Amino acid sequence: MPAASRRERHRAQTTAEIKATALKHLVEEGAEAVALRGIARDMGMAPGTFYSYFDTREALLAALAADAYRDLAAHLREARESHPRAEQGARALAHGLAYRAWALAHPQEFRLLFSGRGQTPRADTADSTEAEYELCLGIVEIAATAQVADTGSPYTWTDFDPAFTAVARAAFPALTPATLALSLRVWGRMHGLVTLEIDGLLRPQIDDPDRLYRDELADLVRALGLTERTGGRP
Amino acid sequence: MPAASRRERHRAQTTAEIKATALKHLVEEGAEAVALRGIARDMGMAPGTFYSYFDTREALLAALAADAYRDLAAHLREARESHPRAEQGARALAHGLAYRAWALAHPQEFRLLFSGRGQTPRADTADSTEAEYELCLGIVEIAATAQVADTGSPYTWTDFDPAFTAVARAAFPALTPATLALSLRVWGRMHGLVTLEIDGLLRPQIDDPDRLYRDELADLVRALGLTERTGGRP
DNA sequence: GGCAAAGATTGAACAGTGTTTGGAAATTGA
DNA sequence: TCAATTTCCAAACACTGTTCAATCTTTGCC
Repeated sequence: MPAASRRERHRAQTTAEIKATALKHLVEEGAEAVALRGIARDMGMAPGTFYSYFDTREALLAALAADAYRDLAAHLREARESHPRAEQGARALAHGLAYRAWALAHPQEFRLLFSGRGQTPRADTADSTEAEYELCLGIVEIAATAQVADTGSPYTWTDFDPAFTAVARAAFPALTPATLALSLRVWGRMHGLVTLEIDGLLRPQIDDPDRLYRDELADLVRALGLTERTGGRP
Repeated sequence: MPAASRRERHRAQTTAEIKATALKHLVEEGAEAVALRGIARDMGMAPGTFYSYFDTREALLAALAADAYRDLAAHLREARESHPRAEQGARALAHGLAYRAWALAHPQEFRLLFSGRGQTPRADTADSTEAEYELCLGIVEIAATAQVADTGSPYTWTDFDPAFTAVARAAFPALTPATLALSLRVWGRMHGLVTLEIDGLLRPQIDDPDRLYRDELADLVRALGLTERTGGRP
């Protein structure tokens, strides 16, 4: 492969700088404060120059969201893999705790990913969906090892998005539609308390959401039939 | 009480008209499309006139949010009370289903209530917190009648907001800190899947979130020890 | 090296936005 | 009727995202 030309390198560098200053504004003042002109001002460039690098402000936010998605997925995978594959309860617990920990450490990015993204039908960047899939696959792994009786409704592969099921079945050959549905429910259960807390609806009423979330996670792991032997009982 | 003066009536009417057109813009195009000047244009008034009725745009959105909160709380209460007090499983199920149904019927209002409201420390209007309390109390009622062994962590009244616990204990004298914590967990469990769906993160992967949510609710009711006898088994 | 083509950058402009302000008009209580 | 309070308008200010023609800079090629 030929080395990138001078212009391409400069372009990549400027793109990175735009994303970096935009990210700074994002984490400090929220998504609404990510202003084109503010970024241009910080970088000492004319406002119009921005459009040589991103089609629109929304595209920049989508790029930031894709990065955040990747970062979150990496953190969750890291948390799971900090326990051996045999101890699935501990892996599930670590995943759940890492989900909240990342959200608390990056509240604005968490909001960018999960709040208000629904009205615009979400820019389907290739690597955006890729990161989204990896995040889902993490929960699929948890659900796949769960020991639960089939829960009520029967599911078929046709109930799910073909592209997603293809990726999921490739990663977990023994997967069934029921456990795929279960994985989405597990995600929802982890997401609920975390998003309530991030959106400020838990804190006013309870002082320590940490214990609340830990209780919920413990109940979840128990309900999934995953004995959590985090301690040293042999 | 003296009848409202002519001016007061006119003021109330104009305030209502502002809120009405703002609500129209909200449900049709989302919260970001609620523009002062657009409202003024629709009503045929100068932009500055708006500030005789609301201090700021944010105050208008807060008022809209308070109304939405009241509407949601009313719907949930109505759903619960459609079943006799003895059948707590059915009441819990109805509450959960109504939560999602309202969100699907009013997605923009749901987003206004629960998304992005966290960064600004929320305008604490008196009736806003009142409606918020009523919503919480509905879940407290569910948790209060649950038949579950105490879940792990011990809780004290000091773990919660005094104002909130006062209202909750007034409504349910036999309440314990543990069940108050449980009620927040129940809320989180209902909220998770619903907010994921509203934010468009469920739909791309599963076709019918309805069944998924029903399964989750059934599992929740079962876990709470509330036998759901919705059918006609005598 | 010189040169046309492509790309990056500029600064001004356009159409929006929320908000402030001074003064005119209207409504009020006395 | 009169003064005081409140509503309303029009214009302005300081922003925002986006577009556009005109420059300056780099690139590939002869």
